Amino acid sequence: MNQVQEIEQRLKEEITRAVLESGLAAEGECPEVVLETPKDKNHGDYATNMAMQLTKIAKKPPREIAEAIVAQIDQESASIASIDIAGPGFINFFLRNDSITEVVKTVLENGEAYGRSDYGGNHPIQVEFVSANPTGNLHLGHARGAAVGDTLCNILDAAGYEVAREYYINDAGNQIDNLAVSIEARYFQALGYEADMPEDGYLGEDIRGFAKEIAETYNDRFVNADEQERRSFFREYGLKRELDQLKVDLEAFRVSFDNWFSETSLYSDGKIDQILDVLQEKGVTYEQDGAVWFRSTDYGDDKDRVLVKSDGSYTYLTPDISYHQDKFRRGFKQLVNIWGADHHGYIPRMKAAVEALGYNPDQLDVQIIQMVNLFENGEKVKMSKRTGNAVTMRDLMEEVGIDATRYFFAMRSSDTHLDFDLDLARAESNENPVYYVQYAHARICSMLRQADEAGINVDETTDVSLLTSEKDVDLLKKMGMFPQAIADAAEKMSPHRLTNYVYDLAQRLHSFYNAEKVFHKDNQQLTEARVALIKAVQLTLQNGLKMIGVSAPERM
RNA sequence: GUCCCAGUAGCUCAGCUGGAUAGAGCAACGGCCUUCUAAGCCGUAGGUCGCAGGUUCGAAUCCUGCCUGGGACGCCA
Repeated sequence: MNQVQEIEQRLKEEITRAVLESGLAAEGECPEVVLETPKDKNHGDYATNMAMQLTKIAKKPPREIAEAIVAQIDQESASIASIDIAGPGFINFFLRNDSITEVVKTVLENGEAYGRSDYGGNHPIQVEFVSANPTGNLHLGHARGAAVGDTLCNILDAAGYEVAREYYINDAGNQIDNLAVSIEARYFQALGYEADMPEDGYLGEDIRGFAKEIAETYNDRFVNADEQERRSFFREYGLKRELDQLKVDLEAFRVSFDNWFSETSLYSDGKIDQILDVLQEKGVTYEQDGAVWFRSTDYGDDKDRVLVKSDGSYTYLTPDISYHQDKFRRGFKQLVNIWGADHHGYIPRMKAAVEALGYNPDQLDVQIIQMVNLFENGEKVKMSKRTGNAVTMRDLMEEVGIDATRYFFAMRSSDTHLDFDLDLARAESNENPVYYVQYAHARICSMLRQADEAGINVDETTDVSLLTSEKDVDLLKKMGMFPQAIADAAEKMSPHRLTNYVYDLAQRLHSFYNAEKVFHKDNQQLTEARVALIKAVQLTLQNGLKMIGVSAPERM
């Protein structure tokens, strides 16, 4: 438990005790204490609505109840400086300054670990994200999914979960056959033969490139080869090259996975037949029209779903059910899937499958990533200027840089459509929120270098009792919330809360910078306290930016 | 037709397990560099929180209905 949580805990206990002591409510009647941090500073560091909640039980007006509670509060034991009653019956608490400055020590003590907590209790959680078909470049939606997924994983990790990142490789369905046939057509074309691309073949440059490589390396060796043998080669070749490319791109985007899980392995390990047996034994399947169906409507789905088509092949759902069974069998109690918006209709059937397998559907959490629209000069951009094809993740990285791309994708709630403003992301100016946060960090580093040159050393034992100005306190309070902000972001699966936090902290730093001096020639004690303060802020910003996948530059 | 997401300042969005006067950024307007990085700060202006009911001490937040925009509704993946 961190500093802030301890204070809140003590305060809550104290309020509960005061309520019981004053006889306003009996044990068990007393509602749980709701502590909020008021927006308005005049309303204290914390406020509770306890008096209003008790009106019905105590049968007295809220302000009268509030007075009775306050009379019983032991200010000393709860680090309280003063208490007000305000508005309809809010009780406002003002903390003692020493309990606020304490956070500097905590941050300096914890360093890179500041922000981490045991909120997640070390529970194993698996996050599957991106999982784009290995048939071409990653596009905008994938990039958003990658940024959100990776940041979420970092947040969950910091919040005390044991996180595993996984990429599900769809290397078994029609789309891979299609990949093989597309390469085949390009291969023939590369050798000067007439060949039509399949109807929904992949038209990307990458495919053309692979075909050319094959043509150069193997010449016409596959022209007269057995079709099956030829396609099997192209298939494997294409798959390997596509996967390599995905890994390179994602790595460049600062995203890595603990496990790349192959759909094909489910077939070869016999896990798909196994899952069909399991579902059959549970009596949730039936045959109709020559197909095998999953009675998902029993579990709240709109309609039943086909598992085995009448031609004997599986639908996409079947291996996916098997895959999720496998995840649970590997020991994960909680699964998170990050899917594109076009898959949202798929959620009920997947949850139904999870439930049919005997798990709680709440153990599967599906986060939907909404569409991304690019804007430039106020107009929607669809095509890459360079290639004329749809804009890829690589285009974005080259165009606006990794820091800005990661930040922009992480900064919005993922379930809303995102308008990505290229001009803004590219701007090296105050308009750009990424630079704003990074600048705060660089500014601090500049001052820390000066402190270093002046021989000013600070650590967790530095006396920080002089940090009493309004701007000092604003920074201190915000910094103290960092572990809780991360835990909240983890609980709500909302990475954008972290970008908001970091932005807000940067804002307070800039405001502090313009209002207060760090270095005071005639006041060594204050100088040291301020250096300790900005050092703590620097660490907090650095930790936050790292989780978002954005660099924390020391100079700008 | 059914379901999901969204509708908050001119624009892009926070806030949504109910709380005090609804917040930021951009754009607009006005100030601040002989002083630790002006990629910064301070201030002004800007709102029937899509509409209508309901729940209650209190609703942007919860419930119902409707309107608008996007998406999903395959023996595709």
